[in-house]
This record gives sequence, structure tokens and C-alpha cells, in this order.
Amino acid sequence: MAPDKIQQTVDRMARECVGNQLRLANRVVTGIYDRELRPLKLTASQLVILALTAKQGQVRPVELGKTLHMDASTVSRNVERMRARGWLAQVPGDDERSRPFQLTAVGKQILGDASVAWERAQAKTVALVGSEGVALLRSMSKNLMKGLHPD
Amino acid sequence: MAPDKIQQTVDRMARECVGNQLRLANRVVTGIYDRELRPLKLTASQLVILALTAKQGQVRPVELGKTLHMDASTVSRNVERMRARGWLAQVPGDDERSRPFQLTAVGKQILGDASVAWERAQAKTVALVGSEGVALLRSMSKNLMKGLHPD
DNA sequence: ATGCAAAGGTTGTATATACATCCACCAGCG
DNA sequence: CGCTGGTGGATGTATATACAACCTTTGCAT
Repeated sequence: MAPDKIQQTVDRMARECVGNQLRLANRVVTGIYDRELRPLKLTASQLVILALTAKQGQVRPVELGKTLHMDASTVSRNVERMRARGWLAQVPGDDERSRPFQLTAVGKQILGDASVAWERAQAKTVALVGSEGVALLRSMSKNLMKGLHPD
Repeated sequence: MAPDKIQQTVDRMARECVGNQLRLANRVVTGIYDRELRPLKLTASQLVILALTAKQGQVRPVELGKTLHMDASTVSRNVERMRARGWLAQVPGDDERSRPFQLTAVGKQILGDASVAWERAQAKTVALVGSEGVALLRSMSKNLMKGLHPD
């Protein structure tokens, strides 16, 4: 390719790349939640697992992976850390392959504390991204969930 | 807190958390770029460093960290991997503390190849998030950059 | 019944990321 | 001139994440 053509594309990459913008926003925003949750030794990534598990009562890694568009091995490893902290416990599943888990009593306790911290982080974030930002992110994440699930 | 109050908050966390939505979108979209770039053994996170370095000619980790809202140590480590691949090289700085770097010839070559892959990923992503998504993410990332820089 | 493909998980490996700590160097002040 | 605080990096540690390879267990089709 011609050098100026490349230079032009480089400019566009630096200014227009949706992926970069998203990763930047993600770093900033996830940092807000993580700092609020730090005293609980909990992270934003873990909190969503806690919340969804509470909601469903009992879940398997592969289910959460589909919901969150996350590799199942990633979910399993996050669950493992939380299991080590005593927040989650495996329960017997009807299928010998699957390893469903649920909240422990301690896990429920933590979730209660976390919900307070979450409210603070959420408020800060909403203030930062504005109401159009909130609306767009909601519809975007809804679309992404639909559009990419092969099931 | 009362159990139902918590339950209510849990629902909101699962459905309204801006951080979760952002992380979800980030996983999906970053995956699009990463898969396009994989044949080049390059990632989206590395590409932005390559592009900004090309644009500026010569940069220091701390500078990129400020631009990208990223910890300087993270930048340094990413740069280190790219240095190991022969894409970046350190240059002497006027200050004995700083370690500026620039593209190598190989780095420029890779950037040219990457710009083609990037166009494909960008097109796919734009199709996925829609034009309002693109517009909002641009303005959001601009705001985030402004609003949080103490300098 | 058998044998094979699909499903669910685990483990190995690599990258990305933040925070805390520490070290080297520099700049300005007494 | 010599501290002293601040800047820029490097390193240790922990989490999050994806992909590939592999192992069990199921479900099915012949």
C-alpha cells in the first residue's frame, strides 16, 4: 500500500476505531465499579456472576457464558476464585458432566453489601456517561446479545 | 438491608448495570478486531499503540497511558511484547529516566498489513453497533478523556 | 449394542490490565 | 552544594480473558 494511504488509515484508526473507544470507556467505567467494590474484595466481573446466580438460584458455567458472551473457561475460573472465598458452592447436577453452583450464606451477605457499593458506582457512572449514554448502551448490549447468539 | 430490597437491587444490577453492558460490548467488539488481527499475531490493544506511535513518531509509556487512560505499567508491558516481536525499538531520550520508543521498519510493515485487517473489523463493528452507536461512542470517549484528566 | 459426535468442563498458555512498591533521576530550594 | 519531593519506569502480584487441547459423559443412529 502507498505510504500516505497507510498514514490516512492510521489517522482513522487513532480517531475512529470503535473498538478502541469501547475499550477506553470500559477501562474508565470498570475502574469506577472496581474501586467502589474493592473494600469488599469483590470486582465488577465477579459481581455480575453473584447477581445472576442469585437471580437464577442455580446456574452452570456454560449458561452464564452464553448470557455474558464470555468463554465458559473464563466463567469457571472466576467462579473458582469466588468458591475459594466461600461465596459460591457447587451443587450436584442431574447430569454427570455439569457443575452447577449457587450462593452460600456468606455469598448472600456479600451481595447485600455489594448492592450498596454498586448503587454508588452506578450513580457516578450515569453522571459520567449521561442519560443518552445509558440508553444507548442498554439497547446496544441488548442487540449484541440477540445478534450474536447462534441459539 | 431487607431481603426484598436486595432482591430488587439484584434485578437492577443484572439489567441496568452500565459497567456490565460496557464490558459485554467490549468483549464482543474486541473479539471482532482480535480475530481479524490474529493472523498477524497482533491484538487490538497492541494496534492502538502501533498507530499512535506511528502518528507521533516517538512516544513514552506515560504519555500513551494518559492518552489511553491506561496504567503506565500496562503500556510498558504491552510495549515490551511488541519490542520482543521487533516492531518497536527504544530510542535515547533527553532525560535519563524516560524510555521513548518508535516504530521499526518491520513495525511499519506490520502496521500496513494491520490497517487492511482493521478496515474489515471496523466495518463489521459499525454494522453491528449501528451509526448511533458509533456516534455515541465517539462522543462518549471524547468526554471521558476530557472529564477525567487531572491535567 | 456400539460407536461416534456433541456437550460440559478442566487445564495449559498467552495477553491485558491495575495497583503497590521500589528505584533512579531530576529540579528547585535553602 | 546538598536535601527533598516529584516524575518515569520496572517489578511483584492478582484478576480477567480467550483459545486450543484434552477428557468425560451423553445422546443418537445404525
